[in-house]
Amino acid sequence: MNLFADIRALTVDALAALAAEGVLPPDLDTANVAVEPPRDPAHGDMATNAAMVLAKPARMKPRDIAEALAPKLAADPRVASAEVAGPGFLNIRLAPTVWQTVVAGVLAQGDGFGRSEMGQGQRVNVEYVSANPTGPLHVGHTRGAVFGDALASLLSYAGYDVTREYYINDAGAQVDVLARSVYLRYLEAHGEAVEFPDGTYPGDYLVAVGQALKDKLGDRYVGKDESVWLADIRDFATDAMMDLIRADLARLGVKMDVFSSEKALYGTGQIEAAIAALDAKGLIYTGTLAPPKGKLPDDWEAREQTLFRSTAYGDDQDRPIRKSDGSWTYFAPDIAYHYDKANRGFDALINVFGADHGGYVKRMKAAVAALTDDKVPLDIKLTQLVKLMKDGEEFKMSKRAGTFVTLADLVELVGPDVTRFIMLTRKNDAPLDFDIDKALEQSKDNPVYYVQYAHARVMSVLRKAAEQGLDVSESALARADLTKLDHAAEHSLAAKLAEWPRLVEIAARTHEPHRVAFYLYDLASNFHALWNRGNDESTLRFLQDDAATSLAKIGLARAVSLVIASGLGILGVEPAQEMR
RNA sequence: GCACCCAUAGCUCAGCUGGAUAGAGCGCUGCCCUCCGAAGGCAGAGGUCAGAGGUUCGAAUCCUCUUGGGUGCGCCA
Repeated sequence: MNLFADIRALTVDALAALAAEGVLPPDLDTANVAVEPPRDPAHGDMATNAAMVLAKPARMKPRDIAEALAPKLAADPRVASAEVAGPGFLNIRLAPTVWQTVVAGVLAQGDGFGRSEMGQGQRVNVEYVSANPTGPLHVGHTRGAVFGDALASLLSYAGYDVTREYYINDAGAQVDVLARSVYLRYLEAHGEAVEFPDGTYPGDYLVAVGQALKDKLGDRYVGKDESVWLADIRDFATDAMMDLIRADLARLGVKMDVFSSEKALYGTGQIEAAIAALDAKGLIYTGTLAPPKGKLPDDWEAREQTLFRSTAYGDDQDRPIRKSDGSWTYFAPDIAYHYDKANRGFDALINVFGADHGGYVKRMKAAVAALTDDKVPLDIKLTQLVKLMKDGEEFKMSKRAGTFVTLADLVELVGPDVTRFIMLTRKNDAPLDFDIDKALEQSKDNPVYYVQYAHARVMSVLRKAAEQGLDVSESALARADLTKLDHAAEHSLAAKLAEWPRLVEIAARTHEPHRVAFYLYDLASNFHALWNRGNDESTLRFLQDDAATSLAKIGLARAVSLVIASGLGILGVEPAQEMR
């Protein structure tokens, strides 16, 4: 059920009728005809730009088209009036029964109201977090985790078949560094005094890993050369780090469907196969890159390398895929990994990266475009930095990691719901100042509580009604006589509910879950406004003396709570039953 | 030097496929309330959408250039 889609269909049908009558030329393309909520509510409930969009192809004046279209629309029982305005807008006012139908629709469909068939079951892979397995997740990862998870839920709600995936970079030099760091903690567990030279991880989160290694192996590796223990400890340490990361994700309620390992790609021939696929398209060659313009690195020297011709797909520069010692660069397994994702049959790929990986976007898109012949789109969403604020200044230190505030610290401080919601109150490509004081505040200044409070108020009405002996069960509300909802303020709230399905589709199409958070705030605001009016005008209160009227009004409130619960569900936030 | 992202009210930010007089919260000003329907309510002031050009019936939105900020830039992932 999508009221905007319904009225748009009505408009398109009316245009077809006008064409059949010879008023409009045949075969006009109506793809750009939009039916939208107007900026100014005084303009009515909906507006269409049909007349302006079609003026040129129809070789007619916009106002003439609008004049012809208006009576066709007004003839529909759902339309109370259709008026031409401005340069050729058609402002549509809907009949009161339409709003009652919206409320009835929400009550009947519950969480299904707003679900969309837009995705048509297409398979989408959302890769997010993908932090190196070298330590606990920090605040930057948290934003990526929340964003990716909400985006995945949103797409699922919009009818896509979504896979949530984490790519483990467990093959590079940084896991050797991890292994050496764990080895030092292992020696420490045996009572040796150790120091952490530059290029190792001194964080105390590895103490327990060193101890666990000692518990498992005793003193087998004490005093032994690195060549003896490196591979073994590397595996042990990355497993331990992934356990840590999984536990961190669990604090946020993030659960991946698939963990893919970079290391697992080696020795299987997958990397070779991916590069061979590019080679078969003539995109692999041996050559020398031009030095970067401007200031040269101190150690710059011309060097012949194996390169991927990513410039053929819009990159600024071709990219090396082999190091001079013949081994793969990090880019090669990444190509193989994305080749694998495409080969697993996904119709679309989405990667969520931190903004510091922005320079990596073009080459990755080039690789996927080349490997799939432009058939599988790859969208890369970058999440900008998060700055934690407390007492008006930046909040920096972490007990656990020594430098970065960790995900665990943040969740402990403000809880998972607040963490998630606030991370989504900003567009992904805008930097975010996360104000811890405000996040903890239980007031209307805190958007999380503001939305939660609206839900809790509805729950409170339901409880109170039940105490008064009113049956407010799902089936009772479904039978409510919604024609009792006859006040403009109630219609306006129902109109906001009607926007939900449309908003879901816009947010899903643009891959922007923050729109859900803003919508929920807006809906909550409309609900609170109606509630406040009830203070002055008792006929607008949800509980009335007359049971039938109460039931209708409670039905509206319940519909609001259902949409809030759906939206919060997408964001991964629990709707509150009561505020304390 | 190059690439990507960003620039909207005093502050923090929204702004849909290009659509009407560009919105919200905070802060500010004024009025009301202090009723357990509960962490106040209502109203108002406040804008060269960084700047210049272009496309269009129509531009905060698309294109070009300029300015300012962030990020990245051949064997780190």
